[in-house]
Parts: sequence; C-alpha cells; structure tokens
Amino acid sequence: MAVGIKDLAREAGLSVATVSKALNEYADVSEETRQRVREIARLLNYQPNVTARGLQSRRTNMVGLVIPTMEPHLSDDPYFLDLLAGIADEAAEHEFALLLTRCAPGPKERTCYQKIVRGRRVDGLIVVRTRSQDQRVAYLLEEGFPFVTFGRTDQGLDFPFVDVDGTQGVYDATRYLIGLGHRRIGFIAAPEGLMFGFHRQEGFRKAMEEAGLAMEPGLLARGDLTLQSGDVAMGQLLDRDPPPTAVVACNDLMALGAMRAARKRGLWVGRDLAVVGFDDTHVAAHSRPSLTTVSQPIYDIGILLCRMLLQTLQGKPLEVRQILLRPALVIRESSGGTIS
Amino acid sequence: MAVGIKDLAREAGLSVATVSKALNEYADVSEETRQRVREIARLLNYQPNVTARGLQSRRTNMVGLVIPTMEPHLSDDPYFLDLLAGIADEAAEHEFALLLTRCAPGPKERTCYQKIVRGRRVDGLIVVRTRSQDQRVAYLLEEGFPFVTFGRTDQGLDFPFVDVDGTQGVYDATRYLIGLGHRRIGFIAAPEGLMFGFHRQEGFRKAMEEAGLAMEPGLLARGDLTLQSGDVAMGQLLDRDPPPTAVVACNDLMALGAMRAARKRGLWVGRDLAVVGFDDTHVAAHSRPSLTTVSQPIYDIGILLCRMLLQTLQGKPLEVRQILLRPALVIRESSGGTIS
DNA sequence: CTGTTAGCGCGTTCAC
DNA sequence: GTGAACGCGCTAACAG
Repeated sequence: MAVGIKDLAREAGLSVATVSKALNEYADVSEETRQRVREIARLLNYQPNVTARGLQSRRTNMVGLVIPTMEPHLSDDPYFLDLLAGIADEAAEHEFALLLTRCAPGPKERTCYQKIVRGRRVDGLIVVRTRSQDQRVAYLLEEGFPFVTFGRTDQGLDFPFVDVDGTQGVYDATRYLIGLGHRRIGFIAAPEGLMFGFHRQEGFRKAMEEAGLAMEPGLLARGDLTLQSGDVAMGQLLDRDPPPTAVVACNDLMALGAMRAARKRGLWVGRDLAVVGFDDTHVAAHSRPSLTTVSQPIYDIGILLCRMLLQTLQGKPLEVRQILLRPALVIRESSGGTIS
Repeated sequence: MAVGIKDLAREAGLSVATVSKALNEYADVSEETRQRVREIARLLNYQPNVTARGLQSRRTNMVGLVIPTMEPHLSDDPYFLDLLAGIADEAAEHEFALLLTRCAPGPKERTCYQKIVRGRRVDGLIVVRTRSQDQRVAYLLEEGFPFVTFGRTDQGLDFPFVDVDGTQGVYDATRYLIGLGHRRIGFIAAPEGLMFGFHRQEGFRKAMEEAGLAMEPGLLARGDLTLQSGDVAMGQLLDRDPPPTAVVACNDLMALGAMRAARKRGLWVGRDLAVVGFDDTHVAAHSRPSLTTVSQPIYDIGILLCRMLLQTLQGKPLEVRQILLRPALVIRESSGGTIS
C-alpha cells in the first residue's frame, strides 16, 4: 500500500536519485523528466516518508510544546487552547506540525525534555509558563537547543521570548480600582515560583505603594489558579476586619471563584465588592456579572512564538528577540462604579 | 553535542551492535557488559535518535489528531482542551506523543490526511467530530490506516469509536422540560452534517413526539455552535408568537447565547424561559444562572480513545471496538422549576 | 542530464 | 558473548 520513491523510479524507468531530484526542484533534470515523474507521483499518490527524510535532513519539521500543569484536566485553563491554536496554525502555515506532551513541573520534567532534545524528536521547543530559576530554560540553553518561551525568567539569561507585561496590567487594574475610591484592596496571588504571578503581584504592590496605601499581609491571599482556590482565598480575605472592598485576582478563574465566595456571603459583586481578573478568557465576558479583567492576545502570542521559533530554525536571526506586550484593561461589570 | 550509539560503542570499546543489544534487553549479552553499557549511556546522557529508530522500526510512537474547526480561535470550544489532555496523558503513559494539526473541513482536508498517512507521520490517528458521510473515515479505512473516532458516522462502515449517546442525552433533557410543564419547546440545532448534531436533534424529536407535542418548524433554529449564533437563534425563536417557554441548545455555548438573547428581551432565564445546553463545559457550571446541561466525560473519552488506538497499534484486537456512553443530565438553575 | 555510491543513526539478522 | 554487514527511505556527492 505504501508507495515509496523506488516505486516511482521503477514506474518511470529511472533511478531513485533522479526521481528525488525531479521531485525536489533540482535544476539538473530535464523538464520532461520532471513532469513525467511528477505525474506518476500524483497518480500513485506519493508522499515522501517523513521519517526517512528526517533522518537524512536531520530535521523533523515539528515544534514541540510540553504543557506544565499539575492536574490532568486542562479545561480550567482555557488559556492554553488558544495558545495551542495559534501555534498549530502558524506551524501548519510552514508545513510544520506540533508535538504536544504534558509533564507536571518536577523532577520528571528534566527527563521529559531530555528525551525530546537528545532524541531529536522535534526541531525546536516552545516553553510556556516560565518559572523562577526555570531549569527548562537553563537546560535548553546549555544544550544549545532552539527554543522560545512565553514568559521571562529571573536568571539573567539571554534567550528569545514573548511576554505580557503583567506588572503593567495589574498596575493599571489596581490604579483603576483606586480611582474608583477603593482603599482596602485585596490580592489573590498565584502559586509561588511562577514568573507571571510574580510580575502581576509586582504591579499590585507598585500601584498600592504609589497611592500611599499599605499592603497589609492580611489582604494578600494565594490560590493555585483554580476557581475553587479563588473561592477559598476570597473567603480568607473577607474574614478580615474590615474586609477589602475590592480584590484583584491573578487570573480570571480565581476571580470567578472570588465572585462566588462573595455571593455566598450575600455580597453583590460590582456593588459591595469590586473584582478584577487577568487573562480575559471567554468566561470573563460571559460570567454574571461580567468580569473586569486584563486582556492578553493569547492566540496571537501563539502565532508570534511559533513564528519566532521557525525563523530561528531557518537560521535567520530574529530582528526582535524579546517581546513584551502591553495588556489592556477591559472594564466590565464586576468592578462596579465609583464608591462613596 | 549529540551523543549517538557509536559514541557509546567507542567509549565502551564495543561494537555498535553489541551496545544496541545491551540497551535493548537482549539475552545474548553478558550481564557485565550490559551494566557497563548502561552506565556509560547514563553518564553520557544518551537518548536514541527517535527518527533513526523510527526509520528502522517503522513506528513513530506518535498518534495524530487533526482539529477540524473553521475558525482559528479554539477557546470557544473548551471541549477540545480536555480531550487533548486526556489523549496526551494516556499517550505519555505509553511513551507516545501527540501530533496536533488543524485543518478546516473541506477539500484541503484530504491532502492533510494524505500527508500524514502516506508520509507515515504518525502510527495512528484519532478523528474527532465525525460528520455525515465522513470522507476522513472512508479514506482511512481505504488506506487501512489505524484510527479511532470520537463519534459515529452514517456510512455503515465498521471501525472503532467512542461516542456519547446524544440522542439519549437530549431526550432526557427534553423529557425533563416536558415534565416541568413546558409545551412549547424550541431547539437550537448544530450546523448540518455534524453527526453529534444530528443525534442530539433526534433525541429532541423523539421526546417531543412521544409527548404528543408537534415539532413546529418555527421552533427550530440553527446555529454554528458559537455563543453569538445561539444569541441570534434564540432571537428568532422569541420572535415566534407565541414564543417557546423552554429551549434546548445543541451545545453549552449556544445555550449561553440563548440566555443572553433572552436577557436582552427582559426575560429572566430560569423563570420566564428554561434553557438547557449540552457538554457541561466549565462555563456551564459558572454562568449565571448556572446552566442545566447534559454532561459527557470528555477527558476520560480522550483517555479511552487513545487507549483503544494504542492497543490496536500493539496488534492486540480490541475486546470492545465500539463504545457508546450514556451522558448525564445535570440540573442547575437555567431550567427553572415547574411552570404553571 | 542521469546513474552510482555513500551515508543519515539505529536495529537486526547472521556468522564467528 | 560479540561483531560485521545489511537495510529502513531518502538525499547528497560525485561520476559518467
């Protein structure tokens, strides 16, 4: 069933080499031969064996992505899907495919990357959700393996990345809340070690500090990015006396959880409590009340990441190796209006 | 930098063949040699080149999935992400990776599959969102290429699949609405040609028929699975005189759109209008009002699909080739209570 | 212009 | 118990 290049050769009465050249646009093949070979290839529905071609060319025409989440269900992070879509689309545009794996952060992670890198499973990697002292980045750099990341790190290393300025995003959001009259503002942080969580928290700190507002430890809670954890964290914040009148969550999901916690206590989000999230996932727009959040163009970031990686793989140096995008505050109902 | 098997051979003072055997658990290698080779491999961080190995073994250790959506942004279908997670997890469990591509249904689709199949890019494929007279299934069968599908087709062909009984699901949902006292029930259908849409609509027809309720053409609208289309479709239904008191949407997203349309007209969903969706995506649980919907275990389906495919690839025949799962009605707020 | 030869990196017969 | 030789399907160098 499988038709190889030697089938074409036999059919055309030519050598395998000539067929290969004819197919690959070599100059030293008569136009007539080329046409004939092409026709036969078309008829026999020939498709070159990518593995064999890969062995020869030392390229797989694949980019890899390892999803670094702990829990199996990913749907809690609708975030990833758009990123995948962007990457896959851009890859397809260049006749590349996307190799997807999942591996929780931890000791097994290194092995996972080693298999991919040393085994040459893909030509390049996209690393997402960078962490403090990210070993993945260090490893890839050490191996000299092509990669780009979504997110910066704190290792003082130089590598290509795309990131969203979370500090600026949360800063804008917090300033907005302050502008509405809020003084006691809570913050629901991400798990420690995640760079994006750190940056976002920095934005909060900065905005509060500038406004001369103390950042009470009691108004800082930490979640694990899930809705449930946002609920729990908000419960803790509301236990304070006095409780905050507004809260900024590190992502939309925790913001939704915070809204749920508030509701359970009889608070009306958007009036008694202002809530702001981050990501602008579609749940944000369609929740009730709709969620004020900081928006980042995930799909386009996927496109961008993939494009940067592919360009690197082609040997073309990147004109811009490091891109920091400014996110936009999207004001909806959950943040309410001016408070007295 | 890249260490190959011949590096190990040189280091160990052995031939490449012996090293290969030592590494692959062959019997005819002295235990001592085996240990020594292993140690060296560990030290040098040896990982076999998967491409070379693939050429030899004719296996890629990859399963493929082509996402068949029209629009680039996938996040509207949170559905896919859990499926991907399930597949990727199960694949990883067996040292397989997932090759992800995207290709809109249409003429280019065949080429896309041909490249994968004839080019032997993966060992097997998972086909999702089956369609009426699905050419993908026909093609794969014709090629004798291993695959499993998520969804049945209407071609009378025999192949392994997992599906959710959408007919039963919508039937249950509709019966529930009828039980609440609803008589004028609208239905927001999926685009034609999608098998799951057809099955779900059948469930609606059946329930209505059994209850002796006419299925007015005017109470049937069609969307394209997006929230916006649900909004529009609901608008059409509400223009009828008299309008429906309840509506079943083919998926959660359109159900949310329907809720939005109702709200725009001053209707209180859960009181003035009952809305039921399908999928039980996380947005369903967290919308307001929360959405009554039909739940299917997407992540587990991903696991199941992948497991079936891998077993087939191992040459083991499947004990159960065709699985039909019964979904569960999850009652929340949007369907309201008994109406007078 | 075309064909012959030689690998790509690994696994797998066979002799030894 | 070990190694030489061959082949997987294709491309690249060099002859002819």
